[in-house]
Amino acid sequence: MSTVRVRFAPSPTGFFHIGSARTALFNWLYARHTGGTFVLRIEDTDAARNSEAFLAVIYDSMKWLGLTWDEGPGAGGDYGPYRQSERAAVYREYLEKLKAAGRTYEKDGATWFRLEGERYEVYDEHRQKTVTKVKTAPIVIDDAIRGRVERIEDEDFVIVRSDGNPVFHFVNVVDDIAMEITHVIRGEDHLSNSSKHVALFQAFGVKPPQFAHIPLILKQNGPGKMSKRDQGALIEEYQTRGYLPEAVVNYISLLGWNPGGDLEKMPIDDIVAKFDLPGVNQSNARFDDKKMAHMNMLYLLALPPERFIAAARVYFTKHEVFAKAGVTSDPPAAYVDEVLLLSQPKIKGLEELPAYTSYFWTETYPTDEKARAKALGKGDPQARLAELGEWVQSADLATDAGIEAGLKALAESKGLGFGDYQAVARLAVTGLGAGPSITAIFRVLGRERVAARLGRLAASLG
RNA sequence: GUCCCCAUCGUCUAGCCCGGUCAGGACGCCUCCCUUUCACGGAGAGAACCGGGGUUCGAAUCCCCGUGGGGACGCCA
Repeated sequence: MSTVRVRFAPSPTGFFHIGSARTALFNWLYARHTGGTFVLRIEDTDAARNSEAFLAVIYDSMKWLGLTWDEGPGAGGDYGPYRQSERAAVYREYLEKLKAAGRTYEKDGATWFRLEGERYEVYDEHRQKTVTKVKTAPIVIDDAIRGRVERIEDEDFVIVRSDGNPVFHFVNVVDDIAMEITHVIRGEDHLSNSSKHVALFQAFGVKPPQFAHIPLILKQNGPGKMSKRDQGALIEEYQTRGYLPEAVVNYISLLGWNPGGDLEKMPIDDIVAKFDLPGVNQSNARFDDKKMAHMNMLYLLALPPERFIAAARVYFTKHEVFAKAGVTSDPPAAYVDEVLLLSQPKIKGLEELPAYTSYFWTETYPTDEKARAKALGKGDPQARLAELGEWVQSADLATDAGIEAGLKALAESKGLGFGDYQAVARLAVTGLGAGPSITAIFRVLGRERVAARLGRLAASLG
């Protein structure tokens, strides 16, 4: 029996972006769905462009997303080492096989892979030079998503650089053989590489793995595929912005794949259960940050209170929210928790939190001028402020229900409605036009601060 | 330029394989409802089968050609 072995093989030459994450995710999902093995292999054969910092980002982002690997750096496994820079011996061994089979030759100091067939010269317009081509039989790529793809591979290519380092095409195939990879799930941009790779598999006398070329993710604005330089492309960025990893995973799983029903938000176990290669689309998908944000909100809303608080606290620490609000020592934990809980059902993302809660931390919170104009623009705000100021001196602020009853009684006594007090009260105590229920704000802030703020606004109008 | 992949609302997509439903859902946008502001939620509107041929009683669905989009064409991966 052959159990599934898939690999994600990033190259640490740049940050980990949405496209990489989606490829990693699809491999991971397929491994989990089939009960197979997910291998992480680092393709660091380009010494000049690799960096340990990028490598750290890959590990960190994958862990954050929950894409744990069964074999690879830090996880061990029977097919290691899992960094190509440490596998020189393996490549030498396989290179000998190719040499013995007469499939290599030296040119310009490099080792080339020799295709079989009659050679001829032709002028290449794109490269603007004469190149040697080979009359070869078409190569068939058996693709789980696209079916049978036929391509002509008609030029020899370098497999070992003149500096002695083996090239991607070579090490990729060697390692897929050596690590007994059964399914190669990678982006469609590799489709034209796959004919080279199949030629190599054949030269080694090995049956190629099952390919699955997944559609690419296109950038949101403008033409072309998403690259690490595009806005919102980096996984790190979502981590920093306080996105929930499960939301990011759920959203990107929907890029190029769909679960079959109308349900889009689903726990990872359901995605694993439903995911399969034939269900992957053939056409490219455009990234949409609005839908991503919406998915994140759905997850945020559904979070148990203690998990929301934990996530928000991480965000606060990372962004030094209290320090930036001018608070010298952190407010009491219970108070912070209460404020966060008030905010959870109202915000769409954690990044809204600092602005949404600033007035809870300091007396120097900013004022939204539009909200100010609106709240002061109708009725008699000065009178309302005065009435509220008097009311708050003796009102029962213990519970939301009590405060609501008190405010309603006050309004009724003046022949007015709750709404006539709400806007001006909110402006006075928060500086904003939107936020949690005003009754909850009064309760959490407490009599002294509410009274002071009401008084301050009243004074500024006088 | 050559080769490869793809083509349903603005976007992600269901339907296509096994031709026959008002072409369904989601995001966004707009309207209304809920309401203490905002957000959530509820209801609704608007919005698509790229074009042309063919096959067929009948085509989003099968075939061909265009067009459009994407990718590849490195001693990068």
